[in-house]
Amino acid sequence: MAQKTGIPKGTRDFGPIEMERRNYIFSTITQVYQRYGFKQIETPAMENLTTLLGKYGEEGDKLLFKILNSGDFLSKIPQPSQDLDSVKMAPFIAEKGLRYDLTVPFARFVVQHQNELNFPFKRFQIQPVWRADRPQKGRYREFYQCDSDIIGSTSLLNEAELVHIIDDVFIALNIPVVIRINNRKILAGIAEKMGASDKLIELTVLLDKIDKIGITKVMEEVEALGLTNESLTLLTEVHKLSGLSIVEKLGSLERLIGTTTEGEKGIAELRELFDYLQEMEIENEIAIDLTLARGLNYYTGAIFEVVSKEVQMGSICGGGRYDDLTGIFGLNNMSGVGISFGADRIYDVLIEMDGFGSTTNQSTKVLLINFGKKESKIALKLAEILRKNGISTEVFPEDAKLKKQMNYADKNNIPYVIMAGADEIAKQVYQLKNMTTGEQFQLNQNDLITTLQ
RNA sequence: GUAGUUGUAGCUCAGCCGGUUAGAGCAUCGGAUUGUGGUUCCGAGGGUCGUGGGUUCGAGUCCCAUCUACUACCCCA
Repeated sequence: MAQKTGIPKGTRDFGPIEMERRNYIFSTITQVYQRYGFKQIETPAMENLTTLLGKYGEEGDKLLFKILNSGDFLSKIPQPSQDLDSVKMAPFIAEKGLRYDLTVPFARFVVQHQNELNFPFKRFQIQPVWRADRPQKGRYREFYQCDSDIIGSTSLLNEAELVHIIDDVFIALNIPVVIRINNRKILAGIAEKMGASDKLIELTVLLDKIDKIGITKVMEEVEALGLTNESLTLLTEVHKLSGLSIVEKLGSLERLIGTTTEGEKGIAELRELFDYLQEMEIENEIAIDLTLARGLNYYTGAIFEVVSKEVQMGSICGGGRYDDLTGIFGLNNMSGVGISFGADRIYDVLIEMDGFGSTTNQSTKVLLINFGKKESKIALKLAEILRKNGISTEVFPEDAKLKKQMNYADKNNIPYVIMAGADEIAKQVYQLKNMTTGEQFQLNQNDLITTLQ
């Protein structure tokens, strides 16, 4: 009985045309990274769960793919297993998981290889990550991230460089974007001003929600959190800033939270970053977005997010600074900052924009027709010579009908076909057919090579 | 985790109020054309109508469950 084919939810196969397009994205990003001196690394698809758990918040832990232990994994579950639910049982039956992003494995890598690395260390990494999320538009369970990070330097020049890289990549890909920037210290300053530093995450979510659910509902939630009326006032003040320019925003923030220790630092950092950016030629739009709370779990300073101006899609690039990610693994004072391009979403954006142009899917230049055992040996020899001359060549493997062989060349966009049957062999010539014009010439070997080159 | 939409040939989709043998285009294969593709003509193969139950004399069509894909929320690249 034939098995039904299929692949797991949220995963995809990539055919030749898709791969050509994906490789175009990967190589564009790689070229930019290399131009800035980043060095490539790879890490395993799976990590120990202890490395992964607790780094992405409660929600993140749920979205981790866990790998069942090998062997008799059930024997390790403690005997009085009455009150063990799935969550509690998980650590006993799974000790490995698929990586959720590339940043945490990178932090692990840095700690583990700290003596071999030369700091500040600039690395890039292009690999798939997995999330047990519910798939929808632009959301997959297996997708590629293209990360670059600079670790071992607190300089804001790094932030500026990453913004420039983002700009370079999207210029190269011809995708107009908005680069949104925020700073977690500003968010912390707001919370500090409210006397609710411990509720930072809730506050940022609320700030983001004002547009979505309205001020009155947010007010209720503010009360539910046990915050004062002044807090709500501050929140609405901050929300009102959304229409202002960068300079105006910074000025207003100064008045609102400039007196808080964290807020002051955050504003200073943003000012310095924009100071650097002014010296650079950034073509895409840059905006301060105070509702940006990306990855609050380990980000401590700058936060980045990039969205397409033309296509409705989630963020296609994100990142930020993390002061102490390596601290969890025992290495302190190792601040890093990084960004990550979402290759699959960029692919989807380019498809919607019709931004791939005409992908020719042309790799083979010439197909040698197979006329039978004896003739194919001559074709093999010719193929060898052509390939040595840098001409990508295929020999049709079957002694099939000409119609079929020509059809194969046509469908694969192979521009030339060479026929060498009994007649040509006797005359020591080759029949070269141009598949676009339909013209045919009898050529000797040297002329053949020069024509094809 | 919550909600809505969806599923018919390899692909894109028709299929009326439930009615007897489920169709088309594209793709594939063969022929017209024994050494000449992309056009044309002729023909063929290909289906457990997502899966499992139920209602009915009768279900691709109606009901329930389940799975998949899509969409929104949450969260995110």
